[in-house]
Amino acid sequence: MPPSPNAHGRTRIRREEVGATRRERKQRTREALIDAALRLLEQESFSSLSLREVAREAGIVPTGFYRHFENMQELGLALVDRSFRSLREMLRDARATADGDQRMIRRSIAVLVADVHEHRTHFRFIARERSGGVASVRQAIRSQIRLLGSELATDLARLPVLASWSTDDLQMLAALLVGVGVSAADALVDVAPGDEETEQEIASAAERQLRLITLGVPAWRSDQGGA
Amino acid sequence: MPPSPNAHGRTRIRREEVGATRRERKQRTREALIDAALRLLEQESFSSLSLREVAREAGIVPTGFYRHFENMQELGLALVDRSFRSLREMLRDARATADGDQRMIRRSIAVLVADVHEHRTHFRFIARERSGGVASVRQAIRSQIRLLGSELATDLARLPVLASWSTDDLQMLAALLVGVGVSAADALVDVAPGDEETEQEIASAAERQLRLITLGVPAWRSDQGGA
DNA sequence: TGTACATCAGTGAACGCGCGTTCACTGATGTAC
DNA sequence: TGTACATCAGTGAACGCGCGTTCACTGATGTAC
Repeated sequence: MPPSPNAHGRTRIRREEVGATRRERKQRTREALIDAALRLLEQESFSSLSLREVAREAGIVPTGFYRHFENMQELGLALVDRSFRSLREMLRDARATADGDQRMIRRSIAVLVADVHEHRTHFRFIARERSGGVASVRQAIRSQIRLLGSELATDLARLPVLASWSTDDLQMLAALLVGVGVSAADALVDVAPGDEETEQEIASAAERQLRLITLGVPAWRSDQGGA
Repeated sequence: MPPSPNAHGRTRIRREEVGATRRERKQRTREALIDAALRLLEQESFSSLSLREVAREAGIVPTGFYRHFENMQELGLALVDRSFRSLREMLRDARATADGDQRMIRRSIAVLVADVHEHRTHFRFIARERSGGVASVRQAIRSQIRLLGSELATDLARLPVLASWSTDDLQMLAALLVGVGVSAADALVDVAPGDEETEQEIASAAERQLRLITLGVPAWRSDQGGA
């Protein structure tokens, strides 16, 4: 009889886990739960996702869930973390290594499109739950998006053409640009996988929108108002 | 003994309903279900809302629900209809009676802010479910928003400054403008009731964003690309 | 190195609960005459 | 107008189901000596 599986299937050890430390195994199960949740979230929303579903999809028993998260809400916050981790860095890099407005725009959109492509489940989750029904998850996502806006505003402040802009106006501009990105990601998430034509159209529309906005920048006067 | 309530409380008739026709009463119960759902949707998302909750909140027994909707999804589509009904008309009117870009912008934002104020529950529902977990509801909302964009594009086509724009570019512009409105509504829905300062800030930021975009319009060249 | 004990990730039975849906019903309203 | 019957909005009991959570447990891994 092989060493690990016992007669009642208790405390089973998956084949690939033999030899790993207890700590490593726990970490992998935690990631299995996160991945299971992301997979299930392609079909339903977080607030209708059950602890038992996630455990089942991850291959553990419902009560095992509690070894990793206190409740579903805590898992939700872990999903937000995981989903934003790579994007923020990539976007900052894209802006840092580009010079000139146009380059920055093209690079940022390219990074976004590529990241949606590679981490579609992350973006679907963010898109769905950004306005979703679980308050703490919604707030965590919005706080991350606000952070994207602040980082962008900081970088924008260094561009000569924006040197004279007030902080308030810079944040308004950053929010507008981030909004275009969010809308584009929203749309991309629903494109049928493999439909590269539609994907290209969305990317192109977003690029043109950003370009149109940059055309307005030189003409901007903060105090120019009404009629 | 009064005529309507019987010993077992069966087929009760609410006091205000005495004298109404059967058809009128049914219509009112249907509206009670819709209003009950909108009330409950301030606290949770549609996909986690149960038929029994809605019936309870509307003051009928769960099985009574089926006299009005086949299932929750059908109620969801009724909610989308109800929520968009007034806004589309008001926005079209606002644009028709305004002349000049700036007026149109101020009017449209004013209409949006006022409508969010008056029909907060509608907008909360739309904001939450636009990317929510119930596919048919999500699609219905997006189709309504796309319709807003098309109507706007049609009106924009009449402006002299946009006379030479391609259909594609007009739709890109309309989508951008609608996107700003959607973002603003998203933000407004979460403002604490009575916090008029924050509300004003959001309205002002949206106005400035729209103004910045219009500043880019005269400089736009469809074919102007890359670096 | 070997041994004895502690730790703890994962198990499985059990619980009470709210769910969607079925069914046969009631009695006020509507309609045909 | 009155009468006899049809309609149907709303009732309430009952069903099987998946849920979150509790509990005592097992046995592989970790650790102290």
